[in-house]
Amino acid sequence: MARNDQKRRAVPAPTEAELDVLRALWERGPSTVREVHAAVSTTKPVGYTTVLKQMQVMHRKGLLQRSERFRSHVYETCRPQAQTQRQLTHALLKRAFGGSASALLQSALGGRRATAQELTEIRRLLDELEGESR
Amino acid sequence: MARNDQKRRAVPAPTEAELDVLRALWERGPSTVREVHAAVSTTKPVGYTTVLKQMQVMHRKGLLQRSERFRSHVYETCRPQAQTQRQLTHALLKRAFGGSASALLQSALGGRRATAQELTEIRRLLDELEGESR
DNA sequence: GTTGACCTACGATATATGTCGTAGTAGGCT
DNA sequence: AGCCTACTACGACATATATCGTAGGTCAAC
Repeated sequence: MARNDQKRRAVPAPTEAELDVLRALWERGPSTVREVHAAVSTTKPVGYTTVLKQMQVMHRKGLLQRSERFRSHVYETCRPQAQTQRQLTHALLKRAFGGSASALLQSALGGRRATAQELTEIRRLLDELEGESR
Repeated sequence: MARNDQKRRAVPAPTEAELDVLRALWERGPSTVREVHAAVSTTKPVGYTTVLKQMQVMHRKGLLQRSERFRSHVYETCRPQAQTQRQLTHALLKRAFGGSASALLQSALGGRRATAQELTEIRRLLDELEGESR
């Protein structure tokens, strides 16, 4: 009852293993099960049919769409990467940080060597945000 | 197999419902089940024994510790709030953003009206980080 | 036209999560 | 002493997740 307050389709947030699949698709673009399996396999040992089943479930849930261009199905994400990322981030923001973005950032950067380049990048982002909202 | 690469205790990351309990404990400090149940109930309708069971499971997992000061047990978090938040944030960072903190921030702020106050707060944070790392 | 390679579909299983109902226990009040 | 109340413990159950094994279909090559 916590999520699913999306506007229309009520697409559920992806689970851990589903995120691995999504990451592969984000990087590669539309791909077959075999390709995704190859990508995911580099991270963790997992059977082909496991990934297949996962992607079928994701298709049923509305996380993936597919077409049969060749013999095998070609899968593709339904929602843009940024949207899914926002969904996950906002869930975390709300549930673990009481909505405080600065607390989240602190957590993201704390205890970790953030590159100077990344900090610069973040500053640029802030400038943009301030610029457009005033 | 994805998490639990902590150093010693291998404390699992809290789940959704467990986070609700943790939030209550973070806010209130050590509390009884009844108190936590009252706090969580304001958010979602849930039975008393449900929360009790959840907290017992969390105790078994090592997420909570407890004492019997009065008739009822008094529960308390095992790890500091910031540490749990970092655990969750880093998991998300790694799984959904390929480790890019700026992408995470963008996601956290994007599509949302960030208050000017919050932006200022974030800048202050950046100043601190840059100051100490150079 | 049979064989083999490659795919998908289906079903099974183990574990985790979320949710309660019920039973048992211990303290305090009368 | 006996009862009431407030807690905890235990067990049950539904659902979701993660993981495969096996069955069945199709295309191409022999």
